[in-house]
Amino acid sequence: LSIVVDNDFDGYYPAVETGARVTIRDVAALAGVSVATVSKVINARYGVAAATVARVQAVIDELGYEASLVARSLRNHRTNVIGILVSDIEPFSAELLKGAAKAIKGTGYELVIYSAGGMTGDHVGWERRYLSRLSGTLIDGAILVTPTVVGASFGAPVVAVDPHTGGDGVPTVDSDNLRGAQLATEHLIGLGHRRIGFLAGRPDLESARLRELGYQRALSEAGVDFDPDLVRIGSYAQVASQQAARELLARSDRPTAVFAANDLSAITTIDVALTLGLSVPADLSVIGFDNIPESALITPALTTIDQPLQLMGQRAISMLVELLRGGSLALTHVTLPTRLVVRQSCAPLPRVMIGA
Amino acid sequence: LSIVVDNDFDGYYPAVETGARVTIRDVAALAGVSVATVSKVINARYGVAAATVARVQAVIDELGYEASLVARSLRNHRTNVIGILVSDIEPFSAELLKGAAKAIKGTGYELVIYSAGGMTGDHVGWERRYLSRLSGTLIDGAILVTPTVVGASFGAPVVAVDPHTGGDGVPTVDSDNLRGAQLATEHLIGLGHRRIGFLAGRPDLESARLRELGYQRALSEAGVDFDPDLVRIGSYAQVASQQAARELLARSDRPTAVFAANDLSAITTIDVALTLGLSVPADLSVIGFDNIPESALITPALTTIDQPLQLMGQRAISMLVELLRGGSLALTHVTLPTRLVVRQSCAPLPRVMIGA
DNA sequence: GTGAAAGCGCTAACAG
DNA sequence: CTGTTAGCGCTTTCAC
Repeated sequence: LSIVVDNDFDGYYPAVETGARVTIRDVAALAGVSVATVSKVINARYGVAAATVARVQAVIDELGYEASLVARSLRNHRTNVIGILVSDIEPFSAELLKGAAKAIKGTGYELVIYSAGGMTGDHVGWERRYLSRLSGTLIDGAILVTPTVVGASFGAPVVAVDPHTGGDGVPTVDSDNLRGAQLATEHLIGLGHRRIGFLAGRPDLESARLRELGYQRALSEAGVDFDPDLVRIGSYAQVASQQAARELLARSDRPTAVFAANDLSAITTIDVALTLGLSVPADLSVIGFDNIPESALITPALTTIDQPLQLMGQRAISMLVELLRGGSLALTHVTLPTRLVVRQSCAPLPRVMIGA
Repeated sequence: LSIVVDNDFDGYYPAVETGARVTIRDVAALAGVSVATVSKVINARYGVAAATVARVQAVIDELGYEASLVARSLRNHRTNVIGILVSDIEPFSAELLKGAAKAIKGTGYELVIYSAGGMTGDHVGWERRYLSRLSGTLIDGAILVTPTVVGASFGAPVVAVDPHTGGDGVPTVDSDNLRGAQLATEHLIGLGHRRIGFLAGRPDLESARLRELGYQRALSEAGVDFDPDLVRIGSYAQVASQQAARELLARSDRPTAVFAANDLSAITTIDVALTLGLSVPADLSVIGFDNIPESALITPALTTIDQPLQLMGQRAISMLVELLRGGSLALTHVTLPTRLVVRQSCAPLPRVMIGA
């Protein structure tokens, strides 16, 4: 069985062919020593003869042996790996991951991302279950992305990003959702819009609550009456948003603008508008929230509120690393600023319609 | 740099966790049964009295117990988790991950992504080492993203995405790099360009080799002489590309267009061009390869070759799942089509310069 | 129906 | 210097 290997290798990879994993015992047997000795060699412990080290190392190289992370972490309590638990990998979490990966370099930690595969809808508290399965073994600490339940004690250092609740006692990273939502709504108001629909997020998320609050506050500060009929729940998700957007746009007195609580639902809203024969932004202005890369890819490019997602991932990592090093956090709740990103999906309300 | 902070915390965060992991023994003790019985309850084995099941289950719920994935996978050989091994999480791999996450739904498998944290530059064959550490335990099979060494036998089912070599014997997913590179080069030629620079990828990657070949082939088919002086190695990376782009653009007889082997180096090229006072696309046309979301975000938006990254991730998952189910693959090498995406970074060569 | 015991791959005492 | 032993958390015979 031939294996193509890079340059400086001129031998064969033997023994692995059957598919059996090479274990420390295989190495020990072939080197004619005990497993303990092999372990010492692997971990560079003192008290092994140079000749023995060389012989064992030769066998290790020959077999391409690498200690099982799992077995090792069952024994040791420390693994030097940080876990990031996400319910799914979509644009939002993917951006966080990019930032986290950037921040982890040079820390000596490695990254394991565990995705529940989107199968979290039915079970609240998925992050607790997954953390239970991993912590203590495999990971030294974890970052929880949009966890629904943030308990105080998880048995391992934990940092939450954009959690459900305010995050009682758990170090948290989020962005200024309230201000961002105000910015979005003010932008629409500034363009002359008065009938502004709101596609709300998942009611159980703190971020969703704050975005709705920001919407209402901006309305009231501008002296615009809040009309509960203009609010629908999109749950940050595509399917729910589709239905909600349809309800909002099908009515005769439809809003002239919609603030969608995240980019995904904003994009869906634009889709629905087009389906209904409405032109965006001529007939309907749409603004989102998140500024995921995809928001710039659609036509018209989405005007939205930027959340510094990569930075949030970076900050979460540095907080967790600090915790793992036994330090204490100067700040247990970091809120990063949001800002308006103007693109093409919002237009001024035509004068003839103002006050109509 | 204004960071909004909400510091309502006035104590220390405990560095050492008090809440130790709850193990199967804690459950057993509290329920007054043996660990074996608890195990049977967890795994829904027959031979446990209904009353006992209820009592144990109550304790499990109360304690929030969840079996350690690590301990379990050390015992069982099957874990129902698929691993994706990436050297780093950047736009390219992030897109693949999105596709993989999409495809994994409904398969019953969960996803673990292992990132080497970019610390792979020094060690060739990182994927072999990481696979060794994980396979057999923790994961049932793996997807290797741009592995440098693709051995025939890894001890676990493996699918490679965009590997170094053609991938001897290992099921592989990639895209049509040759055709894509031809499309890119032909596009520039069609715009009137003749002096077309090429910022090559990592020389050890098959994809890079094919893209260079496509570039040369398109040139030759159009009757344009190939000038080795117009080729620099960007290694798909930012730092290397910066240097290479500078060399290419600083010369007096600089190319009027550059085909960069991936979007990252194309974006870097545009940066360098701007630094040198060149306007893109007026003074220099730039085309990339990959179509990562970021390519549409820059100004000018990047004209590029689309690689269906998410789809590649999906296909890799479905191939691996098929393998894990004991099936055999209809195709062991899937090549997905590439296509030209025209945006703003390429312009026709001004007539006055043609033939200059 | 239930529990004692062995062992997955590994490391850390402790003997020899 | 090296090997023997115990045990991390869990599952699985196999007695009772």
